[in-house]
Amino acid sequence: MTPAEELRYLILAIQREGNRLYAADLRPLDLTPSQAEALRVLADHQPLSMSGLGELLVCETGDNPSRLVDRLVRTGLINREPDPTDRRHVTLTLTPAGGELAARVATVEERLHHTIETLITGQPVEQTLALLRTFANAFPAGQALARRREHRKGPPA
Amino acid sequence: MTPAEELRYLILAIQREGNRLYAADLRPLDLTPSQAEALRVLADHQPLSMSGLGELLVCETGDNPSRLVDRLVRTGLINREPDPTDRRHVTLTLTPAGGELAARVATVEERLHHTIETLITGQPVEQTLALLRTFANAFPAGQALARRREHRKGPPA
DNA sequence: TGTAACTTAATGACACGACATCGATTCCGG
DNA sequence: CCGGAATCGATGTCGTGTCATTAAGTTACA
Repeated sequence: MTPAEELRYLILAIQREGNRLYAADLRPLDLTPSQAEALRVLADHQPLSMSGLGELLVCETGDNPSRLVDRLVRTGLINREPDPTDRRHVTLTLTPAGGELAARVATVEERLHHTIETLITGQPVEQTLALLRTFANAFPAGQALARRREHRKGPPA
Repeated sequence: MTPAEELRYLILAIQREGNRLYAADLRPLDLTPSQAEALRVLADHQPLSMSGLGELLVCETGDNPSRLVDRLVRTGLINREPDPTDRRHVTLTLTPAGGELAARVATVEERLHHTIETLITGQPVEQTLALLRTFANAFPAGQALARRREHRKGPPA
C-alpha cells in the first residue's frame, strides 16, 4: 500500500469513526454533527446570510445549507428572517434556545477534544497538522477553516 | 483552536474534498466512491459474504452493505448467490463486467494517489501516517484497514 | 428432540451531501 | 428606463450512512 493510498483510507476511517462518536455524544441533545457545527458557527459569527454560513461550514461544501437550516428553524433553534435591504438574502441568528444548545455543544466538543488529545499525546502532532494544513488549503473546505480562524464576520467584500 | 479541534476539522475537510475529487474522477465509470471501494475489495478478496465484505470496507462501518451491493447487482457488476452450505449467507463475486470495471477503478485510483503524493512530498509523511494509524486502530473502521493489509480472506475464526 | 440464543441479510426511517435546476431579486450596461 | 447577467435561496433527485427492527436460518444445550 503506497503512502498516498494509506493516507486516503486512514482519513476516511478516522472521519467516519470520529463522526460516529461525535454523533453518539450529541444524541442526548437531539442534534447531528452537522447541525451542531452550524449552531457553533452561528454562535461565533451571527448574524449570517445563508451562503455566508455555507462559507464557514466545513460540512456541506459549496452548496447552500438551506435544508440543514430548515430543520434548525423548524426545531426553534435558528431565526430565519428576510433581509429588508436585499430581499434575496436571509438573516440567520440563534434563538435563545439555539444559544443555550450551542453552549451545550461546546461542552460536548470539549469532551471529544479531550479524548482526541489522549490519543495523540506523545505523537508528532505539529508535523501532522502541518501536512494536513497544506493539504487542506488546496481545497475550498480547507479555506472555510482558514476563514473561521480569522474570525471574519462580513462577506468577502 | 486547540490541536485536537484543528485535527478534527482538517480531517473532515480533507475527507470531503478528497471524496468530491474522487467522485468526479469516477463519474465517467458511473460509479460512486463507495461502489468503487466495494468493487476493489471484491477484486482482491472474492468470494465474500455480505458481512465479510462489510468487515473490509472502510465506508459503511458496522452495518451490512446490502443496499450498496443491491445497486451493484442491479447494474450487473456483482453476482449475489445463496450459499448452499449456510442459507443465511450469500456469496458475492464480481461479474466479468465488474472485474473490468474494478481494473478501471484501479487506474483512476493511481491518478488520485499520484495527485496526493505531489501534495505531500517534502512533508513529514511517515510521522503523519504513524499518528493516524494509532488513531485509526482505536476504531473498527481502522481495523478494517488493518484486515485488508493482512490480505486475510476467511472469517475471524 | 425442541427450543432458546445467536447469526445473517434485508428493510424502514431519517438526515445528510452532492449535483442540477428554478424563481425571485438585484445589478449593470446601454 | 429597460433587459440581460449575476446572485441568492429553495427544491428535486439520487446515493449513501446510521440506527433500529425483522425474518429466516443455524447452533447449542437442556
